[in-house]
Amino acid sequence: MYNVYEKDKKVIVEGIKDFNLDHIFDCGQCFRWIKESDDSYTGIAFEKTINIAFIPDSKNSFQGKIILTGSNISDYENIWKNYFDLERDYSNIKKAFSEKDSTMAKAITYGQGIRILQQDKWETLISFIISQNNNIPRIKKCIECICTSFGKKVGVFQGREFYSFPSAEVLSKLTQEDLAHCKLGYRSKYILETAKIIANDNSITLNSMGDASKDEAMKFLLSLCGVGPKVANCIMLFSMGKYDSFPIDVWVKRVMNKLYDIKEENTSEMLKYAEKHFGQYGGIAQQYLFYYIRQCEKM
DNA sequence: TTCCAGGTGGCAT
DNA sequence: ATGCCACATGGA
Repeated sequence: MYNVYEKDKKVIVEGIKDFNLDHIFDCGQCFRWIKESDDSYTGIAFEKTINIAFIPDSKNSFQGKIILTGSNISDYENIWKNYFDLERDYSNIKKAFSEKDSTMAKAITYGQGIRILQQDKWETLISFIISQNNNIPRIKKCIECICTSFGKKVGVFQGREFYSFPSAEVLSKLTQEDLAHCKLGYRSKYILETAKIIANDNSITLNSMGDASKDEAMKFLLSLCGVGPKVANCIMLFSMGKYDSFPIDVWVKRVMNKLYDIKEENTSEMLKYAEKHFGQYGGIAQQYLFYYIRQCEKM
């Protein structure tokens, strides 16, 4: 499918389509990637630090090649190929949405290069517990504080140190005082309680949820402290490959009211709409909508 | 000063 | 099952 090769500690992947780093990293699904002055991004996932650059073709700015600096073929195959969801054909998904729904077609033009990342389940769980009633810049600060305080130093890139997200075992042994300087507010209690549950069975149940049905995963996630329907859907979408998950937050309420004239408080109607019109890829549709409304706010 | 942010837990109906 | 409200924190 792709032409992949390794050269000077870089992995180059040619033949990429439907890809844009700003769309991917700025659509609210992840919190730890940093944009460099050359428009590449540096980040850490699954305890590996890399820099990723995208070189578009001259014809189409969403097609081109990826350059992974600080990586190798084996990590590409085991981690990054899935992390960036490179095996999925987003052209077909976008085409199907656009043909059925001219409103969605417009939203898609803003976020054409979005890809749903497959992130670490545990990190995603805690990250989205932190996200509740919070804003994205502050969520990023909270997560970074947890990593630098309790994670392992994994790598250095251009003088910046990168720390891993600490395991459930590590967090489960902390107290609220240990976490106080991360300014998690009332969420620190939720995090410690959830960490104890997850660490208690060595993350076995959480990790098995990737293969479980959406209903089963939802039921387990809702049993955790600090996880409600919105957070559970984010975890299923951004770390478990359950693409029909449809997280509804204040922004999605806003955009669905604006574009589809559904009352902001009527989330059940929004879910119904998503299921009917976007089906198995509802979560991807949701990301186009989320990115679209937030871009509109900025303009 | 008040309002808001990728909401949820707890409690009262 | 549904409706309220408190909850920490910092930026606008």
